[in-house]
Amino acid sequence: MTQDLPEVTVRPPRAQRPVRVTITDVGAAAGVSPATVSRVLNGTAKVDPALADRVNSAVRELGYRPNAAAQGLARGEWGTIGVLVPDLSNPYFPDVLKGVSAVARTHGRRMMVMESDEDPSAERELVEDLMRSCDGVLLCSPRMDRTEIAELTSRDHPVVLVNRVVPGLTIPSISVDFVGAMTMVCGHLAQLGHRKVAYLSGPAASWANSERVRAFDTAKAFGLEITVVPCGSTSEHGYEAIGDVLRSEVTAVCGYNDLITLGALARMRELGVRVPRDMTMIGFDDISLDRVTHTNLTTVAVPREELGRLGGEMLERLMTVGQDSEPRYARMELRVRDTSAAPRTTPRLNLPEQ
Amino acid sequence: MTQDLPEVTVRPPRAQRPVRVTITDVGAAAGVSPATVSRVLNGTAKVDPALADRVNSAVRELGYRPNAAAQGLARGEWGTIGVLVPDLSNPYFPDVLKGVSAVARTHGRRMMVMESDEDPSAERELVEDLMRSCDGVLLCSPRMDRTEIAELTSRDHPVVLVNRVVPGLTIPSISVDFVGAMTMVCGHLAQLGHRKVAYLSGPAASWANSERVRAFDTAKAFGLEITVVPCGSTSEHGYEAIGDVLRSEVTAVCGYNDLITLGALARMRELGVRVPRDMTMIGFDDISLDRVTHTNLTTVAVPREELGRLGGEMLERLMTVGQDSEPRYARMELRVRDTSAAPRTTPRLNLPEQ
DNA sequence: CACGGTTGTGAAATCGCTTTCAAGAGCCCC
DNA sequence: GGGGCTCTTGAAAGCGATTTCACAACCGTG
Repeated sequence: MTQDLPEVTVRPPRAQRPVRVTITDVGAAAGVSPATVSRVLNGTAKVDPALADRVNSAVRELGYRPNAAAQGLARGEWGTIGVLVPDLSNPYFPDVLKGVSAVARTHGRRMMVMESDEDPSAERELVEDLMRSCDGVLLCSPRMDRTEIAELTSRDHPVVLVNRVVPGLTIPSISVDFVGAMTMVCGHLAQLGHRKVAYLSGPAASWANSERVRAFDTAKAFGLEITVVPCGSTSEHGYEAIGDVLRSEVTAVCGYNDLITLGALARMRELGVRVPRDMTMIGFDDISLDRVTHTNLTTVAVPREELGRLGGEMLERLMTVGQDSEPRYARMELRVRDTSAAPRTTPRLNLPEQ
Repeated sequence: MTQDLPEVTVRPPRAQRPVRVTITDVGAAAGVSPATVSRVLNGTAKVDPALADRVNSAVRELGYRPNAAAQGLARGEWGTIGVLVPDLSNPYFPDVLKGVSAVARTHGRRMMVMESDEDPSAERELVEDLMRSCDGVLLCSPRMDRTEIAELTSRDHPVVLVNRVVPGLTIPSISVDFVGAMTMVCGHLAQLGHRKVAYLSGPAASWANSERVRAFDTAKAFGLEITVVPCGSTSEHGYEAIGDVLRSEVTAVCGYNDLITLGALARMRELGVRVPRDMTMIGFDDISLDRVTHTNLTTVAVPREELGRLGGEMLERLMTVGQDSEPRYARMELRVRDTSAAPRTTPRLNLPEQ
């Protein structure tokens, strides 16, 4: 096979540019024009089966792989979608990425990922960079402000927001109904008989947090009295913030996310507060560390991977069809497990756990 | 400013292709040739400051952003590096990605991410795809076999292996010294007085696992007797696998990773086995869930983000300088915490925990 | 047998940018 | 004042694909 293609065996001294096999080389080897090679490879037009065979074997022979940049330029699209996330070490986002990645692959696209490191001012430039190298962009939980989002989405470049709805603007977005979910949580607590509840709040700039808080208006109807305690987003934050709460009268705590709640839980265990006997604890996200953490946390399941999938599909529609501006919501589920129970009627004691 | 640029105000009806501002448009607006615009934007040659100003304002005016594909094509490089990971939902890899992303950004490159879903046969095609759209490729814990790796790295395209060394081949790679780390673990156990130890083994195809196992030869010198128990990679695997171990005489268990160990730990708690009193448990990776899990696991810290950083830098060197084939190792650290202790001399009892 | 209609193929234009090359302007120095 | 420099700028040639367009060759039909 190799002997009738002497070019292959001659390996020229590694030049500055790596030796690249182009579509013209393939054409020459197969005795056809580059146009025909393109047609065979993309199946865009009928070609004589005999020619096609020659082309295919030349491709294999030479190890030809089309240059993605050239294709992108000629086709006017890159075959790539971009995703911006605030923080890769937050387990939330890789799960979303996983969903996006799966969708991208089924549509034959590659996935570019950028991380803003939770810095709203960095986001702008990163999105610009994504826009000039991707057919569409997915913005996950963008921290930037309303006006910047409005500005970025007004360019005619497909953009989908994940996990953030900008009120007043109809931007294609996919998110979860946090208000509804938190209302479910409140309903659950009310039903168990809780009255005084603390909420360990998330980052101030977070839309997801303000949505959760919004639900508390409705919660008043359930007869709940909810104290919002500034907290943060990590388990450390929960660990620190819970101290003050314990001195109050609350019988249930819900956290902005599971990490916070688990951090708080760890602290409470240290202090000898029993869960759920002394205190009901509810998380948010369901980051499924149950088996690992030994605590079956009652929490709200955010379908992270599905969020990525839905976002990816919405973006795909936007890129091909062109119209899809209706915000959508992924469904959530309250997972009642071992950390929520009816409040005790007798006052709480600080007993050591064992 | 706009009045002397009438072209801008004329907004043609949105065509099929989005209206793109090209370098020629900018040139026209600034009254210079596209070549000059390019020179201004890239700083590749001296241009008259007055011209440069005109160009810069035209760029701002028109909202020009260079087309990445065209740049890539003209320059012969994409400004992109690719990373292949087996599984995004494994907390290990996002951390590596974080390191890679940071390096990429400092070198002005974008990061493409692909996930193989732990499927060795999918990896091949994904890497091919990465190679034709990235300047360099980072293979994280590739599951494919030796020969395939050899084949892929023999093309003259920069590739760096992360977390896998292929014996007999000198491929640029960055990994951690698993043998050394596991030897440390064994030393720790021996020092505490343990004799019989079980190792919950990782996936069969995993190089990282076989490295860990290799350390056990050395461990014999410490007087340790180590049983290798087939297990897996998730906490569920650990949870399932630990049953048999408990029926044996071992006084310490170390797992292929933290997840396994924590899964096993959860099961042991359910069965009333106390840690570390009845059993010493040691993990691997230090996925820092301590606060969350309420267990301060003794474990080996794998510097995941640094691994990504070092890998990225090695790749960068490979792409620019061209020579860097020496495998390197990142340092690891044994973190002795609350789950390891001297074995009890009296036989273990299966008491309920509380 | 001539003729319109289909079909498959190649030449060439195109995508948007970089970069070489050549030309013109301005400068210094003899 | 003219020859030789340097220095800045524009024209044009790539980069490697796709895609339009035109042209043969071939088909069946009247």
